[in-house]
Amino acid sequence: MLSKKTQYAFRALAHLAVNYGKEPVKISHISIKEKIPLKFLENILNELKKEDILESKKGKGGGYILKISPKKINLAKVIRIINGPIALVPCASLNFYEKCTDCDEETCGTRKMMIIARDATLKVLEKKTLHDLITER
Amino acid sequence: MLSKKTQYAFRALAHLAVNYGKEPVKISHISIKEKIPLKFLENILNELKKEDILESKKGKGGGYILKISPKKINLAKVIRIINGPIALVPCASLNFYEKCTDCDEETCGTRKMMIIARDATLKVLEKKTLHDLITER
DNA sequence: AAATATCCTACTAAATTAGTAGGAATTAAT
DNA sequence: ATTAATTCCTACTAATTTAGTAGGATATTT
Repeated sequence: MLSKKTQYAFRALAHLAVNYGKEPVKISHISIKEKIPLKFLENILNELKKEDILESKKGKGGGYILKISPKKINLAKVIRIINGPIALVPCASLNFYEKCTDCDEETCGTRKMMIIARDATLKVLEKKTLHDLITER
Repeated sequence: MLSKKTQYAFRALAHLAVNYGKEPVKISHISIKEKIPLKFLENILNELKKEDILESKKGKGGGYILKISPKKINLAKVIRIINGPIALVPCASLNFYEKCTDCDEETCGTRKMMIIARDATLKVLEKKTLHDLITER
């Protein structure tokens, strides 16, 4: 399951995707409209900025905007930034790989199955973008 | 990510799958061979028994056995029993559905994407079985 | 200089996960 | 019948992660 934080991130990003190409949107505005705790949202947007999903502007008239087109930001990327691995076990993860203790990876059936499952999930999450999130609603 | 508990469950079930059709296997034996804390493993196997994956026998010569063939126990079923939902958000779950607060499901793009992702994952996890877990290793 | 906004560090509270303890119930062998 | 072996049950504790808060520093515009 995705954390609430990740679900907040999707809501905030969908909001920003709708406003893509327009004026920056203030955190406080997103917080109210999307019902996300203000200070928590600050952290989320800041993390997304550090990973080059968002741009920000301080001072009056400031706020956040998407750095690139909603069509170019896929859901897997967002999940990895805010939530962590897509794979169901660490030893099957591409971006957060960790070696298992007590298991030989070359011959581990569980790992093989989890890699197949991960690839199926990824195929969807890497294809779908913020644009899909807003056009489908 | 799957909890450690779920990963222990897979290890224990793989062990029992290898011994399918033979004598019952004691918890203590699985605990040692698979390096799973004994009392924790007790809980896990008991839960699997309650969900009709396993059968048990008490007293001398007792232990656990798979109730049905390893080929008929798919990975999605095990995950749902020990870990919970397969879907990434509650409103996209088949077996653990929960309505979102603050979102209209009919028009929610996120939900639609998460249902597509869930189906892709499920297609793998419902097809792969304990038998695949042990023949692949 | 004042007002407005993001940025940063650190803390607290709540929830979940992981694991333990101790004995009750059942079965098999003697 | 008694003992030994095993699962079963209830409840507790510890560790980790998630969720959210506090307060001020920094940058920008007017």
